[in-house]
Amino acid sequence: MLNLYDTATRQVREVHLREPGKIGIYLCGPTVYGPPHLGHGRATLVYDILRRYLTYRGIEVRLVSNITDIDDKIIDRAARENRPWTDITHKCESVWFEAMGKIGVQRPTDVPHATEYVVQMVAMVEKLIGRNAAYVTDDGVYLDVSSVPDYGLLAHQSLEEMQSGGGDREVFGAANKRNAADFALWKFSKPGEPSWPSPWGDGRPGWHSECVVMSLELLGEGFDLHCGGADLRFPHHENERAQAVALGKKFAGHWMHNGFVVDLEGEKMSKSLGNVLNLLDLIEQYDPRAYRMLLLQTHYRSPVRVGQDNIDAAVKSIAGLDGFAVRAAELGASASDAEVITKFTTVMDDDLDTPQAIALVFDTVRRANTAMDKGENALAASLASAVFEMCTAMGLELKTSTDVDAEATEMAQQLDAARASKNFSEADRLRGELQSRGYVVETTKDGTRVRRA
RNA sequence: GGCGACGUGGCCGAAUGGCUUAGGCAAGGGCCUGCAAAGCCCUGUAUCCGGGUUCGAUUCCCGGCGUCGCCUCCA
Repeated sequence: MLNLYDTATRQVREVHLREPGKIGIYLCGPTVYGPPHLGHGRATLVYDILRRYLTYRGIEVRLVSNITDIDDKIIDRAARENRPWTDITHKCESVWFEAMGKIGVQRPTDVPHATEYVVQMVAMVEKLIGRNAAYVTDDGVYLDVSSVPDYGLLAHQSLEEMQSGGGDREVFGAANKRNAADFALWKFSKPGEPSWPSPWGDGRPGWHSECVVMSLELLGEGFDLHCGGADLRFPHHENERAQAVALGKKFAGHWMHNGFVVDLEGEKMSKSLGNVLNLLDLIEQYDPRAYRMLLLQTHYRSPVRVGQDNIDAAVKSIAGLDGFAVRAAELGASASDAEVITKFTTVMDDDLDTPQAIALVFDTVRRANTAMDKGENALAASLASAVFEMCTAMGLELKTSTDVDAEATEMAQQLDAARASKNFSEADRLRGELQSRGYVVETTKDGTRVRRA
């Protein structure tokens, strides 16, 4: 079964399923106030690969991924642009799912919105106050982190260590809080801001609360796996967990975090540094599969640099696979080579080792090509079938269709005829014409194969 | 100041106490081809520096240098 690195225990260990054959996964989704960037793309692609692989392995996956549609940044932008805040959230959400569709990320099983769970969040905050884990100040309600004994489990630092550090950082809202690490569960609204009623005053929920309420409600206590980018480890995930612990509830059984996207200088792409690259631009300029390929070639926990050179290499490697797919499609159906598939599941089960898996794909492609060259079609077919199976399991779709119009097909036939009659100047002319129309022309002894570049 | 990660061949990027030390992209040579393309075969200068443990370290330990992350909104 699947083994994954668990941030809480700092070791690769088996993902324990509450119910055999079923997994409940919670993935922290976007705050919808701007376009999706490369970091969002990485996270969604990594978990899309995980989801597809688990499904491939016969596990029923319920993937819950939220949309944070109420937040200070949304309110700020609405004020700045003088338009309704819901206008921004609706627009951004549709852009989000459109982009995800383009990079082949399947829609989550459930997409809960923070604004749909305000009543439940208020109820949770009431319970937390009742359990003496939260307190009201003049600007909101805060969780008292000192009431959570193992606070710092994900940060891997004790409360004291965290407080001793920080240098000259300014602690947000320090005047109102009992501990520097206390965080807002409920924020009182200022006039004109969106608000919901609560026993303590009108306001809006704090960011860390929605995921607790939604994950526990949709997936239940002690759900199997909680995912997100490494930047959410602390404070977001730590604080989600703190609330659940303070409520006396069992939270996620396993914590998975993906590494950062870094810029050309190796620095993390971050909104505050302003070095984020838009995911939409990448999709527009390159084969959308290129980003998935780049991520498959990098381990999910390692930082990944997205640059022109990287993406170009990925695009070319995909082109090679597409060429193989067209060639292999002529072989017909076959059962997949069992040895290859066993190797594949072994490396994937080991902390989702996609670099090994994709290397296996390329190795298998080479073996299949060799078999085809030798005319060993049965072997070639079973290897090719394994290639398709592995690619599908990782969400990498190969183009088996050649996308050739009737005219080009006819020109290919004329090309073959010209070659047969040794009219090579005419053959070269036809090939040049096809190439100038954007086709890849492969002349084989069995006839000319034409496909879209 | 506290905690942590990393430093691999032209580039990207895995893995590993020795055994043939991935894979992709790029480069050179060859086979195939009418010529190409595609495919296949072969090749090249790799494990930041200095100590230590060991029969043996790129891999483990210590020190150094360098890069990065978290401790604050962020996938």
